[in-house]
Amino acid sequence: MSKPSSRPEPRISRVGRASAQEHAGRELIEPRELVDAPFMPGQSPSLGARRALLLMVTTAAAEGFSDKVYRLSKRELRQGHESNDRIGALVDEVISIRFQIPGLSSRGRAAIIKAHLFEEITEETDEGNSAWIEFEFSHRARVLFGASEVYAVLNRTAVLAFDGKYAITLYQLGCLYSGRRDPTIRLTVPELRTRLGVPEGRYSDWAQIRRFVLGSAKEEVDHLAHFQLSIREHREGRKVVAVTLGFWRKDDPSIDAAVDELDRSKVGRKARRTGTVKQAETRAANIYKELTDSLPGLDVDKIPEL
DNA sequence: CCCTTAGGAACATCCACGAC
DNA sequence: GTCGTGGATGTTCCTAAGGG
Repeated sequence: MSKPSSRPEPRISRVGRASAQEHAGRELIEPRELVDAPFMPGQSPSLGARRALLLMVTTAAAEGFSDKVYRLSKRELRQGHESNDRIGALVDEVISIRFQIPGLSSRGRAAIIKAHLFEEITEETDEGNSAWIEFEFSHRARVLFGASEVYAVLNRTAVLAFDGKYAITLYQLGCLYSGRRDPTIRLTVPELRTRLGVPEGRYSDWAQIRRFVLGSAKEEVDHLAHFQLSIREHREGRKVVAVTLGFWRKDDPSIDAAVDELDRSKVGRKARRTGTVKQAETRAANIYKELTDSLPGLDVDKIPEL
């Protein structure tokens, strides 16, 4: 890694521990194994819990997930909110997070490993700014994440800027995949649901997932991240059975625009985002008009969609 | 700590497409 | 044609999150 610049560097680091220390402060890091781990069935942590988890993981990653008690001040954890009134609920949520990964049993057979992320979380009852929470990762988490060689590097400001829990999770995936030669990942719809932590029974049909999960998350990610999200649907008949997500690195001016947006106030961000969308729609409408005006015989409906 | 509000979630309706 | 399935879109209600 060279000197820090105003623009984010490529998001992959192969030197986990050193990198964690180097990036401490402006960036958050997360071991690949955790980014890639699907949520357990029924688990769908809130936006606040997902952010808190990242802060906690970064803290431990800086020390290679060694066996010790880590701590964060409540002030850091509450993420700008001027009171500690929701820290208790946040801790409840975070400590219940579990993960599952493929692995081996003690006699070497293929197995699914399910484990708690945290051994223990201690919350000081003091309400002042100096109060902290202490946390220990579970043995399984330490062994797995401590051995990780690939870390996703996330922009701390971006993580704190996202408004949607699915956006933040897609951003994590994107930070891991966007630096790869093939920055795409194909997931069946059920896989997509567990990856993003969509609760079972919610968003029963694809239209709802696209609208409330992918659609709104894509808007946010495209606006704030250093990569652009593409979504390709795969159908069997009319039914959408799988999607290919692509995390394409933006060109430099677009990355600068995203970084600039992170520097601006959160207030009005959505308006700026939808404003951009409106401009794009106007442009698309103009192109459409030019096309149909200049080629009167053209049947636009016969042109396949890109 | 409390108030406000954006947006999440549920529900309803309509539309498109394919099988028959 | 009609029937069933799946997708698109609009409406309403409520809650979580942000801000004073």
